Amino acid sequence: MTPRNPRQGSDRIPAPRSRKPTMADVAAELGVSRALVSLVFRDQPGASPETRERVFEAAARLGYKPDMAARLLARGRSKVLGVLFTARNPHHVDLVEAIYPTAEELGYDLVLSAAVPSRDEHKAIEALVGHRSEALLLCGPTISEEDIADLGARLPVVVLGRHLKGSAAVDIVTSYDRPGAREVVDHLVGLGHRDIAHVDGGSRPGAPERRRAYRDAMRAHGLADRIRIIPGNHTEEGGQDAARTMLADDATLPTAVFASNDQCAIGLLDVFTRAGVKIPEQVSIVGYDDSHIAGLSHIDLTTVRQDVPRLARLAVEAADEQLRGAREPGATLKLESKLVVRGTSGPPTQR
Amino acid sequence: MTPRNPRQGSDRIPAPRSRKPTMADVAAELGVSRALVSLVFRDQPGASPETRERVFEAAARLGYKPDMAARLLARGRSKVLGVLFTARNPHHVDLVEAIYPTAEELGYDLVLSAAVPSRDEHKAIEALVGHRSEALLLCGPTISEEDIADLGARLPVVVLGRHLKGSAAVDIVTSYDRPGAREVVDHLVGLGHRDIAHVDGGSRPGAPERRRAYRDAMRAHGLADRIRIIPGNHTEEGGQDAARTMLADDATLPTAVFASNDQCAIGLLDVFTRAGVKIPEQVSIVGYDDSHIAGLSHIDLTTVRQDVPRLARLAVEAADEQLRGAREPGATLKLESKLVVRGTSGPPTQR
DNA sequence: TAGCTCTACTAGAGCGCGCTAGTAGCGCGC
DNA sequence: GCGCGCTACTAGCGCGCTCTAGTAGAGCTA
Repeated sequence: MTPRNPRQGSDRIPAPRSRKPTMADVAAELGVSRALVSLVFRDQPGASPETRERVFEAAARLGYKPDMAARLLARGRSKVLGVLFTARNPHHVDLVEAIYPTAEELGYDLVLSAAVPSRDEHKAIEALVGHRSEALLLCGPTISEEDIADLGARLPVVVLGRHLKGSAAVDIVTSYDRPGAREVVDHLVGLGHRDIAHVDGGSRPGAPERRRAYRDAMRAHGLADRIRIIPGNHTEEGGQDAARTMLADDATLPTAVFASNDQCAIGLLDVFTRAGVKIPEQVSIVGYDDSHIAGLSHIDLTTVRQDVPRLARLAVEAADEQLRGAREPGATLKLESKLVVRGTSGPPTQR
Repeated sequence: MTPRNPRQGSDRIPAPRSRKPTMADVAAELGVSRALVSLVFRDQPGASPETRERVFEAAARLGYKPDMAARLLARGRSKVLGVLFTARNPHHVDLVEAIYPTAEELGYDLVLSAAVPSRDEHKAIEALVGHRSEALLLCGPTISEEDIADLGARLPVVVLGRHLKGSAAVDIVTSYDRPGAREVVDHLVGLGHRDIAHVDGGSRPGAPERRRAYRDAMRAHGLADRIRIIPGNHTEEGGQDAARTMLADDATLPTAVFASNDQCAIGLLDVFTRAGVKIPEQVSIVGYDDSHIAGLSHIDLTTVRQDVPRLARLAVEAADEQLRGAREPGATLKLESKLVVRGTSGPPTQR
C-alpha cells in the first residue's frame, strides 16, 4: 500500500486559479510593510493620504480582498454576529432583512445559519459559533431553555420573539402579546363574533403567551365558556391540520379563528377555502406577525403586526451592549404590536 | 493623558465569559500535544481508540468547540461553500433548504449571505468571499454578466436559475424554460384560452428565456397575433404593477396571464382579486417556480415546478467537481421542469 | 543484536492578518 | 544643541489551528 504521493493531501485545492492575493502581495507590490497595508484597510490613522491612495490602487489591481478568517483570528473580536433563523418562516426572513442595516451601522458583519428540516437548530448554532460569531441572535429558537441558558453562559445571546421562564443570562427582544391578542379579540367581538377559537402554536416561541392572552381576552369579554383552543403549530401544516380537525369535528365551526402565527393562519385559509368555507363570511381568520406574505399577496390576512425594524434594531443593539460590557445580560425588551385589519376578518353571518 | 491600560484596546472583548477553550487547553488538560487533539478532531488515523475517547471526554468537559476561522486559515481548503440568495424570494429559500443536505454529504460547510434591499449582491458576495468560501453558489444573481465572469475567474462559481450569453468560466444549473413555458401555453390553449398575456421579469434571471419560450409557444399555436407582453419583475410589486396596468388599459383583459415567476403571479392575484376580478373564472393565472407558497397556501397557484432538490444537488456537485479540478468550469446543466395544475387556471368564461 | 515495520505520538512551521512597541525623520521652541 | 511631539512608517509576535517531518517504543524477523 504505497500512497501515490503523500505530499498532496487529498484535501488540497488542486489548481488554485492564481492563488488569492494576500496583504503581503500588496505590500510587496508597493515596497512597503504589511502593517501599513493593514492600517490602510482598517482605516486607522498613521498613513498619509497619498499612501492610502496607492495602497487601494495596488489592492484593486491585484484583486486583493481582506481575508475574514484571518482577520477574525487575529483580532480579539470578530465583529461577527451569528443569526439563526428558520428558512421557511417568512417572519424570520423579515427579521433577517431588518437586522442587516443596524448591524452594518454598528460595524458588525453577519453570518446566517438556517434551520431547515434536514438540519436542526443545534447544528445551525454550532456552525455560527464555529464561525466565530461573537454573539448570537436567535430568531424564535425552539431549542430548550436550558440549551439557551448554556449558550448564554458561553457568549452573548439575544433571543427574538420568545419568552423564557427562567433567568437565563440572555437578552430577550419581543413584542407584548397581550395587547395584540386583546386587540384581536376586541376586533372580532366588535364585529359580532362570540365563537372565537384559537389555534395555538404548542410550545413554539411566543405561542404560550398568545394562548394565555387569548384566554384572558375572552374572559374579559365574558366569553369564558366560548374559549376553544385547537392544538396547532407555527407552520402551514399546523394550520391545515387544525382546520381539518375543526371541519371533522361534530361541533359547528367557530365564526372566527385566531391563529398563533401567519403561517398557521395561511394553512387554515388553505383548507377552509378548499372545503368551500367562505372567508370571512363563514369564518374570519386572524394571524400573527404580519409577515410580508400576509399583506402583499391576495392572502390579505388580518393579523398582528410586530414592529420588525425596531425589534431588529433593539436586538442588534442589545448584542452590542452585551459585547461592550455596557450591562449584564438578562434584559427583556418588549415592543408594542398592533392589529392590522385586512380582508380575512368581517362580521359573522347568521346561520 | 495617561491611558488607563494600554493593553486593553477598546475593541477587545471586555469580559469574555471565561475565555473560549482552545485545542491547547484540551491538550494541556490531558498532558498531550495539540497535534494529537487535532488528529482526533479531524478523525485522522494516528491515535489510539482510548486516547480518542479521552480527548473527546476532556473536550466535552471543557466545552471546547473547534474554531472554524482558525481551521479555515490553517487548512489549504476551507470546505466552505458560499451561498447567495435573495431573502424575499421563496424559491431561493427553497433552494437554500435543498442545498444543505448535499453540502453536508460532500463535507462542505455553508455560509449564507442574503441580498436584501439595503444590501446589494455585490456586498453580499464580498462577504462570502471574505469568509473564505471556496466556491460560490449564486441563486438567480442579478449582477452583470461581466461581474459573474470576473468572479468565475477568481474562484469556482455555480449560477442557479440564470442563463448567460457569454462563456464565463462558471457552471450553470437551471431548468429548460422552453418545455415548461410550452406546457403552460398548451395547458391554457387546451382550456380554450387564446388571449394569453405574459408578464415578464425584465432582465431578471430566467426571464428572457421564459419570454422567448412564451412567444415561441404562442406562435406554435398560431396565436402570434395574440402575443402580449406586459413588462414586469420577479417581485410581488412587479405583478401588482402589471395587473394595474392591465386593468387601466382600454383593451379588454386577457383571459389568461402567464407570469414570469410565482411572486409576480401572486402580485397579479393580489390586485386582480382586490379589483373583483374572479380567478380563474375571468382570468387564469399561471406562475413559475412552484415555490412552497404556491402550493401550500390558499394561493393554490398553477405553476411550473422546477426540480429544486436536483437543482441543488447538481449545483453543489458542480462546485465540488470544480474544486476537485475534476473538470473545467463552464458546464451548463439543465433539468426538466413540469406544469403543476392548481386552482388559478381554468376554462375561460364567455363574455 | 541489529534492522525493520508499525503504531502512537510530538515539534514546529506557517495560514493571513491585527496590533503593540518601536524607529526614523522632521519641525519647533528655548 | 537638546528634548519634545508629531507623522509616517516597520518589526515581529501571536490568534487557533493543520500538516509535514520526525521520534520513541513495541513487536517482529533473521
